[in-house]
Amino acid sequence: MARYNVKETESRWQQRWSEAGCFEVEADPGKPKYYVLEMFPYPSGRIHMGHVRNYTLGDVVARYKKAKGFNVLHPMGWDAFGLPAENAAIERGVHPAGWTRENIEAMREQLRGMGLSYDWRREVATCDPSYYRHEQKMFLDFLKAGLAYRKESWVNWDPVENTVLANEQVIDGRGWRSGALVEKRKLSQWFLRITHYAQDLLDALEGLERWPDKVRLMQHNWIGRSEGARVRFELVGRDDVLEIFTTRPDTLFGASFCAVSANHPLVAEFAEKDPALAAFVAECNRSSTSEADIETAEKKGYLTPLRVRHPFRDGVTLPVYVANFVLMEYGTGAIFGCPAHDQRDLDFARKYELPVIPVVLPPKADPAAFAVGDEAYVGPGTIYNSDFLDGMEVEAAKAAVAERLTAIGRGEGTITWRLRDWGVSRQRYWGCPIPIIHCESCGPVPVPEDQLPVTLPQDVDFDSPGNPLDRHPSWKHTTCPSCGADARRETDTFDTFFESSWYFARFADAQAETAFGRAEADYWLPVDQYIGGVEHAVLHLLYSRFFTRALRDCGYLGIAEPFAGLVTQGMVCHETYKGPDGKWLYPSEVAKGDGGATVTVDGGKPVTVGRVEKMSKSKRNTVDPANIIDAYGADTARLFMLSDSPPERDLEWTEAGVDGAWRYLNRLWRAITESDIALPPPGTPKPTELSPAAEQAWRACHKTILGVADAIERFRFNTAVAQIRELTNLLFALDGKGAGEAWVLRFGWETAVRLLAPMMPHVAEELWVRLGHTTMLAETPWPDADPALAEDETVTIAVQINGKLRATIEVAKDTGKDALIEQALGHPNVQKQLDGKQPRKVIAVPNKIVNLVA
RNA sequence: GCGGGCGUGGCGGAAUUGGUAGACGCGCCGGACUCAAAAUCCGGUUCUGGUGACAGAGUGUCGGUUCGAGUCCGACCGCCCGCACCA
Repeated sequence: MARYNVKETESRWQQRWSEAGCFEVEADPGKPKYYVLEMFPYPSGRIHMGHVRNYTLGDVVARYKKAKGFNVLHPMGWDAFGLPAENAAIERGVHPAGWTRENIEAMREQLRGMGLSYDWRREVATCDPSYYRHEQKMFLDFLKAGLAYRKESWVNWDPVENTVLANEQVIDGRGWRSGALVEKRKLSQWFLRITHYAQDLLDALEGLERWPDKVRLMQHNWIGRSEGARVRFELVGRDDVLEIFTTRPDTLFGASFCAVSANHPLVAEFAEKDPALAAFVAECNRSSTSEADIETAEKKGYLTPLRVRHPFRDGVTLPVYVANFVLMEYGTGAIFGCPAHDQRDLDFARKYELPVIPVVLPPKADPAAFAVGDEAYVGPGTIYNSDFLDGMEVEAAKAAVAERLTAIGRGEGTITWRLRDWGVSRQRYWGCPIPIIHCESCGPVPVPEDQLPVTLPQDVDFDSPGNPLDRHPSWKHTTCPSCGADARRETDTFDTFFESSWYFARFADAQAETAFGRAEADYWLPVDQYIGGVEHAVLHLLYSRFFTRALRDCGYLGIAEPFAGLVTQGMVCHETYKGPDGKWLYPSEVAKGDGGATVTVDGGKPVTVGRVEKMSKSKRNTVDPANIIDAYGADTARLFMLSDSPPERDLEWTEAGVDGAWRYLNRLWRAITESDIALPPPGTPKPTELSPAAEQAWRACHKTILGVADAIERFRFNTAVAQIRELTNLLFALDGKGAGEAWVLRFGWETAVRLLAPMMPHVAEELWVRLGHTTMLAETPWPDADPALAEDETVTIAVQINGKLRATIEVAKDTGKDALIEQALGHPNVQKQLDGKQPRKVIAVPNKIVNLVA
């Protein structure tokens, strides 16, 4: 019998599925639907192991749900706008459009080689005007609905490249390519009013029951609702006020300073007259816009000549600092500092020698002795040193302050969100043009809908600094749709999160002339199971949730939540290797030498084996899926991806593990195709007599069918594989001689092959045919199981003495407490351990345990 | 810095969610087949002691709750992810 021919078999079945249109689906209100979606990839040129893992997980679910009778939508597309295409243009002189198109072609072929059950007719590429035209319309609708607006905000500016830099392109305060010191610059940009839905986005998290708790918690914290108060401090010697936001109005009597952001309007005024202040502001503006950098940077302040009056204490004034840790984007861009009860304020106060006045007394502390040292007290307690608040608990004091502030017109209680509106403007070429025209007299005017889409010009160059759209000789010149005067197109493009915020809806009706048909969207949405990396836990998922609400309110959709179920997969990792010269080596460049040591393939030089880390080009610890699929086939790669780790955890790719998967596939192949045991024809009724081994295997089949289904439903694919291996281990051991064994072998192999079909679809189809079937497994329902047969008749009960295992007893299922205790006490080892003594207490739990307390 | 997660044999992991820790696999050891090797097949494999039945220890560390803790609570240590212009 011929060996299993991977390449021929896999491509043949891929072709058959495609020709039969197995995975092409239409909305059918008469059938229950299931929408499986994996996060679509950026077309970087080649698929990587992260993709293989993600798409294998999705494919198992899609094929399984189809076998379970669902009308399964499983689409794939390309998140095709983004920076790497522009970088390729700059570094290699290729056009982003051509580069992207070629990458898509190459990656589509790779995905096809994995045998994924996509409805390819629904493929979309977001850089295609037939896709992005719809989001231009959406943006205009958002504008009408008041969900989009324009305001100034700060960006990282590279003065040499004349371009805005992403945080990741700023390395140690310098542009990654130019090396120039990066500055902050204020630009007028478009924003989407995600904060309009802040409360709803927060509240609705509770209803997302099939989302991981950790993702819901991360979103909860990201939205960051905080109740507090605005306080308007009168500025000494001026008519205006300084408005601050605080979450701790109860500590107002402990205030010893105010601090404002370097970009606060008040600061500009003083910086003009004070070169040192101007220098400090400039320094702040040179630092990163990233929150992580701001928070970890040394806290610095600059004392202004301004002072503010304390709202409750006549004659008391506080100094005003400019501080590098106060964000203009949060609250009012100004704070008051209470060093005794906030660590950052305390550090600041110690540095600038400001008073530290405790106003919250910890429970049971002595007011005369309590003092704050290097650690601020942030716990609960009773207010003191605080006039009318004295004796109140923290929460009551917060309310009392808000009330008093309102009464004297100096502030009020308020809610602030950490969540900021979503800035969608990007000063880049390779993105969706923002459909706006700027007119000197009319201001920003929407492009009329009949002139959509606004398409990107093809003839651009990346040779000189700045945004190619802005530099283009003619593209931006147009006339005002409103007054007809000469006008200028918006040259910014959308953030690429814009495209990914609604693609799941486009897939419901990918060929539609509109964004998508309402009936199609109503049928398919929401996505029943969404699968992708944890790195998207906050931004992409939150933006999509926002977008769905905004689309609902603009009449596109009837739902608020796009993803009913979510699984976030872990990363694919690999060992790292360094050669004698200290340079990183690819796994393909090293091998196990004679003594078991790791050496270079080329020359046998010693290799240092490093830690297991996320696969990355920089550490060269990547394995190209193309090589694996070429050598072992897609089924083996898929099986290994599923069997070694649960999806949400990191997966370590090992050559040995892949070999193991490969050996299993071949073992199964040989057992079915090369066996001497003649199996009865398909459909032969079960014989009445079964040998004990046959009976056991038969029952195991039923148990495994239920167990594997349960494991797949719960995303425990590794245990699903383990259960199938247990079953096949039983089958490998049958010699076919006992009564009914040949029949059980047929039943067992058919069961195993059907259970494996979602995971290793090609070899499963091929074995199904070898077992004498003419149907396709892709169209075959999930096997039926008899729950009664899956139940064991006896259970093993652990017998403990003082919590230590001393014996096990085998009893009939559901044996009562008294019988359990009697049997346990009768066990020789138990008697030996008890040594004639009576247990003081006996705990017996049927089907589980007996614990004797001696 | 803030937020989130993870930690179990030599390794990846399993454990019906408070009830026999180590399923399944990898690796290793022993055996069969072979002139030999590879492949394959069979057996063993948490650690310590014991020929053995068994006994002791054991789920990052320390403490707690419980008849019983990998699982619950508190403190700590280590590693990983996110932090708004990477996608």
